[in-house]
Amino acid sequence: MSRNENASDGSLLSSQLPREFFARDVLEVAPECLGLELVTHTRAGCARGRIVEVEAYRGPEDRAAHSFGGRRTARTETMFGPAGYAYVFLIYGIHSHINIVTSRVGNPQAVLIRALEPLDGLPLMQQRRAGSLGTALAQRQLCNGPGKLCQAMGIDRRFNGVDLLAPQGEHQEHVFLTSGSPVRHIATSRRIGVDYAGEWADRPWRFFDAESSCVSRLPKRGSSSANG
DNA sequence: TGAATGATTTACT
DNA sequence: GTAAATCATTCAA
Repeated sequence: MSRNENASDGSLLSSQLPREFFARDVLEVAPECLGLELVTHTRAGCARGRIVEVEAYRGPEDRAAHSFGGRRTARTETMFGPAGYAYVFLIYGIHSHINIVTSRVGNPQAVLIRALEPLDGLPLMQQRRAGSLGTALAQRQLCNGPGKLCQAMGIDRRFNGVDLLAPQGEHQEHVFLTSGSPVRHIATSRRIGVDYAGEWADRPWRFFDAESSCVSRLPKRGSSSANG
C-alpha cells in the first residue's frame, strides 16, 4: 500500500502528522484523534482502520490511569516519554491495548484507542480474530473493542515504545498513524471498565464517532451526549 | 517468592 | 444477566 505520496514541492507527506499535534493536553488531543487512521505492517500483511472511539487517560492526577500518582515503572515508562509514541500493554493476561502518548515529556498522558472502522486488510483481520472463534465476523465486530482491534491489527507489546509518526519501509514490521477523514458528530460518555477509580470514572473522557456502527458500545437511544 | 489484580472478551443461563 | 479464561505487573516480605 503506497498511499503516502511525497508532494512535488518537498513538503511533508500529505498524510503525515506533526508531533506537536500530540504534544498538547490529552483532553484536547483525544477527540481530535477520531478519524485518524491506524496502520500496521507485519510479516503476515498490512491492515488499516479509522479510529472511531478513544478514551483519555490524564495521569498523574487521574486515578484511572496507570500513571496515577506519577507511578513510573518498567511498564508505564513509555507514557512519560515524548508524544506520538505507542504505549502498548497486556491486560487480563490475554488482551493487548494500544495508546498514543500525549503532552510533554514527564507528563504521563495517553489516548487509548478503543475501536476502529476496518478499511484495509479485512481478510487478515478475520484470520487473526478467527483464532479465538472459528466463525466469520461482521465487519463491525472485527475492531469494536480495545483488545479486539489489537488482535485484528496484529498489535502486541513488541510495538510498545515505537514512534507512531515515523513510517518505516514496508519490509519492516511497524505501526503508525496517518490523517484520515473528519468526524462529523462526536459523542462523549464516561470511560469503560474503570469504576474502581471513583469519581474519575464519571468524567466524560470517552469520545466516539456518533455516526459509526463500529464503536464498542453504541450510544443509548435518545442519548444526547453530543459534544463539539 | 508469593499473592492480588486488572483501561477485556467470550460463552453461557 | 453472570462467570471463566489467563498472566504480566505490582507490591509486600
